[in-house]
Amino acid sequence: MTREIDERLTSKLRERGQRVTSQRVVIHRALAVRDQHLSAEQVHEAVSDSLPGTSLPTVYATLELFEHLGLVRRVSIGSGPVLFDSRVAPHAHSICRRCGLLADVEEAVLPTATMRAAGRGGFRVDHAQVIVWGTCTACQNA
Amino acid sequence: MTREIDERLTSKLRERGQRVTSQRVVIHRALAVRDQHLSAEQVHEAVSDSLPGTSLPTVYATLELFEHLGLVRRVSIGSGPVLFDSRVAPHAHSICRRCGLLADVEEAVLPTATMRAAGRGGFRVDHAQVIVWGTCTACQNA
DNA sequence: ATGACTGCAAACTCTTTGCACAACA
DNA sequence: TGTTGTGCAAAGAGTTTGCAGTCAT
Repeated sequence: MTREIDERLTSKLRERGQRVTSQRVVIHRALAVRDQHLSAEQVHEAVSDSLPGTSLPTVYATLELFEHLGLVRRVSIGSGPVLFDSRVAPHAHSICRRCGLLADVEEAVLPTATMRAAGRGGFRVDHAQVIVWGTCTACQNA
Repeated sequence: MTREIDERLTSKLRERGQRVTSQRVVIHRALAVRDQHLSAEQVHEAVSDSLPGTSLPTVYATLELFEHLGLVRRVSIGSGPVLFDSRVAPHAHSICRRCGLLADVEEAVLPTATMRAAGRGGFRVDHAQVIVWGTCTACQNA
């Protein structure tokens, strides 16, 4: 249920002395339910059903906050809007150059060798992002 | 010298029946000489020394063309302008969350497991991009 | 000569900012 | 009640587009 989802957000916010507003709750639910890669605009639309009047700047501010709270990750695909991914566990993405389809790569593993190499250079790694570019199945048959 | 660099561009353009313009040559040289991660704006500045009057839209169009020719790769870091990398051989990048420093990760290897996993799903991979997020050495000491 | 390419200006998309009002704690 | 958070409007950054003129072939 949404009860557990709300709990998670509420406790994270309280920990940091930040307020639990209806906008934050609704945006968090929208992300959790969809479990997809959404642009700020798409989050805004999704949220407007349950809480009309929510503004786009608030969506942006909230998504940035959620990123700091570790609830979403930013995925930048180099053109068009940044996408927000509520699946925060490490996983890779594939992007089709033809149609732009972004998909999760299942059973993908972390680039540990690269992370170690960066660490050896004195860099403290907190996240690794892998994007695989190419052509999706549908576009190969077209 | 720049002779070989120009050769490479010229042949690639001729192959595809595209014209060899002074703008394209100069932009290609600027990228090759610097061998860094440059924004379109930075390329524009660099080029303005040797070929004043070159326009920003032309820089954008040329960088896009070069991407198709396999001469540069786009690196999107999620905020600020897209960067163009003339080092096209596979390598990973590290980005500092604090200062934004983007650096090459030397001795990095390809995420072959991920590429295979994507391939198993029917996706035809042509490039894998690895970005490691964290804190650079300088920012750790600050 | 002719069509690809360029420069200019303007438009466009995405995101952030400033400020007055609202509402959580 | 005191801030933190929100909505609105506007500005800002980065990139793309339309079109007239230029230049490589």
